[in-house]
Amino acid sequence: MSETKKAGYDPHGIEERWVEVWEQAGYSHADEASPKPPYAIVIPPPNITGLLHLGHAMNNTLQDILVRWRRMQGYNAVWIPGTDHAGIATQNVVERQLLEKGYRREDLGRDEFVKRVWQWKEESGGAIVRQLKRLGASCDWVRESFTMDEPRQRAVREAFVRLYEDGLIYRGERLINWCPRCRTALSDIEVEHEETKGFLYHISYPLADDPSTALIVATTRPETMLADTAVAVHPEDARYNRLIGRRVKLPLTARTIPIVGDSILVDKEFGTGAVKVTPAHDFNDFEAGERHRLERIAIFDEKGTISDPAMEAKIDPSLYNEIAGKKVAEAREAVVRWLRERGSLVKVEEHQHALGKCYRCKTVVEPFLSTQWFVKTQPLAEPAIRAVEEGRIGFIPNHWENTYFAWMRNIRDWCISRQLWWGHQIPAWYCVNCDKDSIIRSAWAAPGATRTPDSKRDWLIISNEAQSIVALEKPSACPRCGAKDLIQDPDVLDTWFSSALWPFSTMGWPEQTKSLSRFYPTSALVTSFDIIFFWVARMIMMGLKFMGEVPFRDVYIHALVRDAEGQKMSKSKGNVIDPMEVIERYGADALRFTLAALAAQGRDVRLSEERIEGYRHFCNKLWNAYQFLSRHLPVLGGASPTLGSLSLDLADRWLLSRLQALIGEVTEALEAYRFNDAASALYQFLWHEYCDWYLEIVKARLNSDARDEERRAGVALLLHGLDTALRLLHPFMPFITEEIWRQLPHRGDSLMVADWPTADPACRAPDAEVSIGLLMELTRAARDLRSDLEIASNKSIQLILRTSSDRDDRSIETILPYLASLARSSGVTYGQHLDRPSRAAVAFVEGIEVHLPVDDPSVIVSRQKRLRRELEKVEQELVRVAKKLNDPGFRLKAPEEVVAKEHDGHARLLDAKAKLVQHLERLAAMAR
RNA sequence: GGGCGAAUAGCUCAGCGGGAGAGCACCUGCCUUACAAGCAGGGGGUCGGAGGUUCGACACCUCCUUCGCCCA
Repeated sequence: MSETKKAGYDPHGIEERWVEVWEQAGYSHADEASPKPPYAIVIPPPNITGLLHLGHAMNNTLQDILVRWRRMQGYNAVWIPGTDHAGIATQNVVERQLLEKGYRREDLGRDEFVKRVWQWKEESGGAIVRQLKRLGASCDWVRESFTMDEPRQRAVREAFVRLYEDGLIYRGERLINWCPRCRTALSDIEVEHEETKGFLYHISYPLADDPSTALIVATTRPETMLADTAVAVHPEDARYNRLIGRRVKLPLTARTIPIVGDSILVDKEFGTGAVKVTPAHDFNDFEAGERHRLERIAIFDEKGTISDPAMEAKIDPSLYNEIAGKKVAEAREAVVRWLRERGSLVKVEEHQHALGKCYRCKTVVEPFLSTQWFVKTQPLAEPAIRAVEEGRIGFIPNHWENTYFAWMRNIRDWCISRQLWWGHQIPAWYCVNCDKDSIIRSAWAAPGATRTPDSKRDWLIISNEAQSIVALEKPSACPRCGAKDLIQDPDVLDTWFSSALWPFSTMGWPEQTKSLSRFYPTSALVTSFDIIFFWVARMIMMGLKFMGEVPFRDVYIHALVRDAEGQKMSKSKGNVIDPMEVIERYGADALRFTLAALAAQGRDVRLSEERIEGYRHFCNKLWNAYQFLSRHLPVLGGASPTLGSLSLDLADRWLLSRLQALIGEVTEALEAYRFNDAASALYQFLWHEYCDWYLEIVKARLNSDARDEERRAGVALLLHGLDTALRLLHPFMPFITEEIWRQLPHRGDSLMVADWPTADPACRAPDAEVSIGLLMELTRAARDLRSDLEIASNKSIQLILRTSSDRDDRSIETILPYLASLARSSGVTYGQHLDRPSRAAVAFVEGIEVHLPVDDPSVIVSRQKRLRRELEKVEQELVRVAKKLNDPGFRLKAPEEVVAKEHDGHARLLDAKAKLVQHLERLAAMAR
């Protein structure tokens, strides 16, 4: 090793190398046969179309910290990795690729398209897994799963069939959320509501039998009036209730519609108090329609355009010609114009309302009437609520339980069918013979229709009346008529349906595997709050249903990562920090440590590059401490002595004592998922206690003419301290810790599988902590004087310590050599009866006067300002403490130790004050 | 409209009944042979506002203001 200056720690190459070494060694593989206690985490499977973003980096860093820590603690720790097939997202990606070549998926047909998606998955879907490895994720890669691989397909079919047989899955005609761009149904929670500026249109609906009187309805969606089938008023609204039962003429159409009284739908205060009712295009209206048995008229098709409504709606033919095939916005414009021209538009006012948008593509969703598959959620939700209520599952932080409960207690049935090609096709078949009337092939597409599997042009609609044959495999014949011509339901399942099974499907369910009996329920789930409904709640429901046991014990909810300005990172804003770039620039260790240090913040963390840079400096600091140690390792003569064989002095015992504290702090912090506390305890210890103080103390020993055994103890303790800290730090910064650890004398193959330190109470040394505490204060005082007097730090100083007790003297005796070295003093004298030097700057530490003699009296006088400020502070404190002690309530009611502490403090302050006053007087005399 | 959360040093945030803290930034002095990606020293906050509980409140309660999110 050369003595020339080094460039510092460079993670490049080192980190990549360890990724490979670890994977080849298989340290992260967990064997079911192991007798160790299990610790299991399943990864929130990232979307195969995605690349690693900082959210993933945060999520997986925290999981890796937990898994590495537990593995070192001796658990049979398994972290099961995998990816998600992400129905809509993946289909979109491949469709876009096809479009570039001028194809649509319909041109290929379903089978061919799905084949292409698989191809794409094989070629491009692995990127995120490689990125996870680069981050250092110590997953059990042998167990890697994919939500659509063969074992997971089996699990999905099994779950579907069992839920169906238990009456928890049904097919039915309902109003669902439809994304006209993705052309599929969505579940309620896949719709994001966004406050939007719009207008409230007041439209006049004349009474059918008395056109001179009209009802004014207020609506935000005037175009849907063509599909109105009633007008509702509040039954207790004196303005209108006499009209209930009569009919109005629907403008622009040939229809008349009834006036109904509905206290649920109508808010008397809102708008005009009269509401148009469009059951086929609005959720509230749909329910009102059920209550009043209203007709449902649909005027949009699957693309969200006005389609073929003329017959049903009986609208004005020339209006129909104008709007047929038009999107909602254009249709609205036309309808409003027509209304205005005919004097039916009374008023338009600005209005804020929530608009539902597709969470994948942000297109405005339309409520559509169609036949879909649903999970009946209430029976599943009840035990899932109890599991959390009874503490069998705990959320951390706890307040997320509220969010969970709020949703679960008002849960609605889950629409699980999607009109996509990429996904788990629903295991339900229809008999072409029995249900020929219900299976419609049509050139016209209604919402819910899917392209037929065998034709590229026609749409397949399987109406609500068709009898589904639900089975694990395609039945050979219709159980009713024996016909062999069966077609499978063309829909696929919501991707979240397969994710809901993830904690046990990844372990081989429905087979009764060893993995399941060993690792289920898993120990912890680490995720962010935005998928509590999508994923966490559904896993709990499915886990309880199929395994009879919760899927995990702890749910740790971490924050979302935002940019330094608090903005959500998005490509369009251009504020995305790419974690791979960060890793390239600062190293994965620095990124991981940063994320851990920020993890405890509220709902979002603001990530700035400066912070990451700061922790890269920390890596460098650690590296340099190692450089120092390695240079002096020869002192040990190639052996690593046991602690018991060394003669330890005060500082050595202090380090050991601090180490015990650190072990406790880090371990307890991790147990409580307080990643930031663990990280800052490590940072504080390594940088400040280990490097700033202990290493400097040992340096003094090495440079002096200390005995060999003192040197040996120092280096051995440096080694022991670093070894222990590296173990504790490894879960956070796996790469640099492994790199250093393997170069130090060590036992075992890898730090990854080394033992987690346990605190030894016998190593606590309160006396050493007090003494080294005094050493630190005296050192600081001396350095402060030096700095104040502008004495260059390479110039040696004299120190005179005037003590006030034998105890002081004894304390100082033990730390004297260290003080001399740390304060760069060529001579320290101490004692109770020393004369005060005639010219010196003075500081006060615990009743000890620290004198720094100087020649130039002017600099001494300049200390006055500083000391006066100190006196001021002491006096303020004194007032505060005295007030407290004079308060009878305090003396009576406060705990004894608190009162004693204040008394003690009061005495110290008085002493400090007296010394300061006395000294200021002397200074004043000197200045004269 | 209902709910959740946040407001603490210039910035980002910990703390959450008895001493206001960290990192970064800032100022001063140092290339002191592990480290200038560093060392040493220093300045800086009536803890959003108003009430209340308490011997004691940055912390607990109520209300208000501002901001963020979720649900309807």
